[in-house]
Amino acid sequence: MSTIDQSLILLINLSKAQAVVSRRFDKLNIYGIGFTEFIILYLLHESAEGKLRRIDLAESTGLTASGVTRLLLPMEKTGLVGREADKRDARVSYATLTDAGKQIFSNTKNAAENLAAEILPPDKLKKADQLIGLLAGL
Amino acid sequence: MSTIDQSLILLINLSKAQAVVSRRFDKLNIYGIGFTEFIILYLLHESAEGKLRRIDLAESTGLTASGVTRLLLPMEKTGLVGREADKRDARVSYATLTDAGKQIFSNTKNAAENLAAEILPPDKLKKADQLIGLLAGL
DNA sequence: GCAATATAATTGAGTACTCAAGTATATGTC
DNA sequence: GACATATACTTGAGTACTCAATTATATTGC
Repeated sequence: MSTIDQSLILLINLSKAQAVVSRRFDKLNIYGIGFTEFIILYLLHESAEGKLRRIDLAESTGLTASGVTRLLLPMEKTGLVGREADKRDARVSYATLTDAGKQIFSNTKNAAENLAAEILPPDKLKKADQLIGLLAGL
Repeated sequence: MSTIDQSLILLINLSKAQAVVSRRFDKLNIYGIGFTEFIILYLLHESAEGKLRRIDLAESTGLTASGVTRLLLPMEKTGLVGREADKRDARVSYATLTDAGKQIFSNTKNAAENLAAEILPPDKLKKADQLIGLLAGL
């Protein structure tokens, strides 16, 4: 018998789940990137022009602007991500997906999907579309 | 149209959601504790004898043993948590919930529940018992 | 045009954790 | 009992982030 609300229990479980998932995804390191880097590559890959403003990456990942800056620096150094100014807004700096970045994303994608399927077997997702919607809405 | 599996998308969303939640729960700081500390107090409060082995706390929170040690140290210093040896196993050190800890948990609980309800309105949880199960199983 | 306010990105410093190594103890097998 | 292996916890060092402050630029309202 629990003494706190379901919402809170769910968020507590969420916190623990994320820690577990994060550790499991450390395996991506063999491809030279971590989970967060993989997410960045995915987001850039999915974007309309293979580029996104840093502030958009921050929003999509839940990181702060500062966190994105720090995450992108080594990725720029290793050539996975480029940088592009915006013609109309001097404040903006785009992160762009390089060919090397596409390659790494490609190489890594299957491993990431396999990991995800281990953690969340697809049959368990039948009724979890709500979960996706719920989490995506946060 | 996404180019990766649903499982992976869900885990990416999970990661972002946790970051957002974590930041929202920073508000608990006015009670002198953070979200993780709150979780510890909750787990101890729910335990049969108001005490848990550190390794159990690590398992339940998703932290490492080392993380638990570091988290509990300031909590012991402020008196929220005590420490107790095990009569039969000299390796074990229990974390115990002190009266001060109970008080803080009590004081904080409503705030935490309100925050959780803001983030996850209870009506959105109708079919979410599965979600809880899914996350708890990780 | 100007000032107030908002936005985007970066940097310095701090925080909350993990990993790896180490110590002490328990367990299982011979 | 001896030894190999496993378990629980702690500590040193490193990692991945956040917050706060700053700079530059854009937007809004007068």
